Amino acid sequence: MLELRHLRSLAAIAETGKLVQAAGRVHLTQSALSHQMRALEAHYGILLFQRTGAGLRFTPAGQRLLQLARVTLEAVAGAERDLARLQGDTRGDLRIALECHTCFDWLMPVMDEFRGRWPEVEVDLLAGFHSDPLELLKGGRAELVIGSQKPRGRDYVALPLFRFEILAVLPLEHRLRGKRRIEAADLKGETLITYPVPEERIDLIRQVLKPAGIRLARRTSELTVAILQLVASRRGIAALPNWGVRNYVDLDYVIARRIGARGLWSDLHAVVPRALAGRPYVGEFVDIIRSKCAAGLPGIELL
Amino acid sequence: MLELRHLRSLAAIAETGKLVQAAGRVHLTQSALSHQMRALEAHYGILLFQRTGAGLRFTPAGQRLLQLARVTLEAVAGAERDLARLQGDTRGDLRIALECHTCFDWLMPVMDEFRGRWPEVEVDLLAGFHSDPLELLKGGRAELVIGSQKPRGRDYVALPLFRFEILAVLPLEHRLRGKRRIEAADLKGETLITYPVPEERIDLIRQVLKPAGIRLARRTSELTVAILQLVASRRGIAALPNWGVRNYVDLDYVIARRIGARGLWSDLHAVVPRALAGRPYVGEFVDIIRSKCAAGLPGIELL
DNA sequence: AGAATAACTTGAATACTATTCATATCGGCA
DNA sequence: TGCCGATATGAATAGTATTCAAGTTATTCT
Repeated sequence: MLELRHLRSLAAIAETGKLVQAAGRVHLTQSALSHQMRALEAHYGILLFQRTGAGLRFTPAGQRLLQLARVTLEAVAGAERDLARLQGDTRGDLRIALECHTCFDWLMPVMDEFRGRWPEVEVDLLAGFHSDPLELLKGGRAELVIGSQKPRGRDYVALPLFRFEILAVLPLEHRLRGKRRIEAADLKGETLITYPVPEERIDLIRQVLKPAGIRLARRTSELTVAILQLVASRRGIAALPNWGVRNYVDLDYVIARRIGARGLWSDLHAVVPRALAGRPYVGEFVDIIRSKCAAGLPGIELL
Repeated sequence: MLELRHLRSLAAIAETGKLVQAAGRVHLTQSALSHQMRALEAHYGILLFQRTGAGLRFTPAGQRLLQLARVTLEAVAGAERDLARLQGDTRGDLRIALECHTCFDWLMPVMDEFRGRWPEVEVDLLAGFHSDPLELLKGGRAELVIGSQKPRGRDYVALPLFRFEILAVLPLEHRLRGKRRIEAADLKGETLITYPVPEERIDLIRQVLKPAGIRLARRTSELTVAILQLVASRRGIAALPNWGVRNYVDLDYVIARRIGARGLWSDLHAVVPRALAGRPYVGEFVDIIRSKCAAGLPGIELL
């Protein structure tokens, strides 16, 4: 008999297109999902998917069940929010500080969605950048910090968001354009254009250049577009998240290359005071980030 | 984690108000439901019911989940209908014959609901009454017969509907008005007003009078109101289903009394050709009868 | 063409947890 | 006080969802 579990799986399969990835999202193995979907198909006596070499494609019947899954899971989520409200006071503030400049790109739609679901929560984005955003938490000036730093003590918890790849951004006719991978040594003599943050907060420097004993000239800018402009006009190179440069690469404005053999990756977390971590709206804020980013940002990997 | 099973239970509890009865509807024990609901309450950390000596009353949180249950289960049913349509042709005819005259009272709303859900199925009610409605099935002139007769062979299946009580209906000042129970012997000398059907199809005669060796004068009428009119004007007595007389009793038009110590009960079935029993719309027609009657007819018992 | 990769499928073993059974408890009523 | 009609509870059970370990199939790379 149909259960919500089936609908949750269905929705995950629709998002990822693949059983392996969907399995991760619903905390099951790929095999479990395969069994589950086959059982559904047997139950209704109808095929829900076309199995291709590259994942599953929904049949019309599958799409109909998927539609059910969407409306149903949304209804369930709505009811659970209401239960949380009935269960206790859910009002509160959520002042957000960003450690990574590029996160602006996806944060606005997340906040919009969140405000719709939790109108009684005051969400705010702290203006400006801060050398150590975790300090804002301790000082009680923010409730949530998005970044790759993990908090030290037991007073704060880091809720995992996603992992993204940082790419080297080069002007179109750059001497390194022929290489598929950029190594630290390749960059000798270049000027590095970054956001205005300390060296130790720049992954390329901390994880790649410093270990190789290479120091580059630096130039800073607050805005992602400005950095890209500087790169395009040959004032230097940059290292930016995959999703932040994709559009400009597609427009042939700059080129992007993987850094090192495996690529340079960074993990993003949402850090909140332990006392707030249990609040239902905090969990849901994180959920919204994860689902919106998984759907909208290419080449990321949910943690 | 919330599952549809919980919502199904919730809906059943709402309909019956009691765990024991709800348990029957979802094919579980009372204990299972108790555990299930306690688990839900623990999961959400909120009470869903006020437990009273006479069943469960929904708290606001319970009502919110119940509302979720209603919309969700309806959405699921809708999706499953669509799957049935995708799975195969669901068109067909459903010509209905009634063995019991009083069933008219509840059949119309059932048919309306059914037409809304299965517009591609042609439902019709066979006009007139038939001495042996099961013959209509065999002759291919009907697809579904509602009555208390069970079919003999393997070619037809009887889908259980509900059990109802047949009450003795007497005029207001009748000599038996003082008795709480009417026994066969009490009726000696009365005139029995019935629908125009053979003796062996009248439960009061077959199950009560005949075994006691009592024969009464008979008078017949096609319409329930007409029978009640005759009773009220002292032309005789009748035996009619609980729900058919309730209104008239409440209006002090006639009085109704239990027949025998345990009451006289009759079981209603929907009989269909075995070939049709698997059709999704047939099952749903039966479901609609059961749920609408359970909700609307007082004092019946689902089979 | 052959090997490697990246998917999904399958059947048996396992682990989990929902359900039952049997009994306790509660509240109202005579 | 005792009984009736309810629900609650704890331990045992049964049922079934999930995992594990191969097995298949299609596609891509060399």
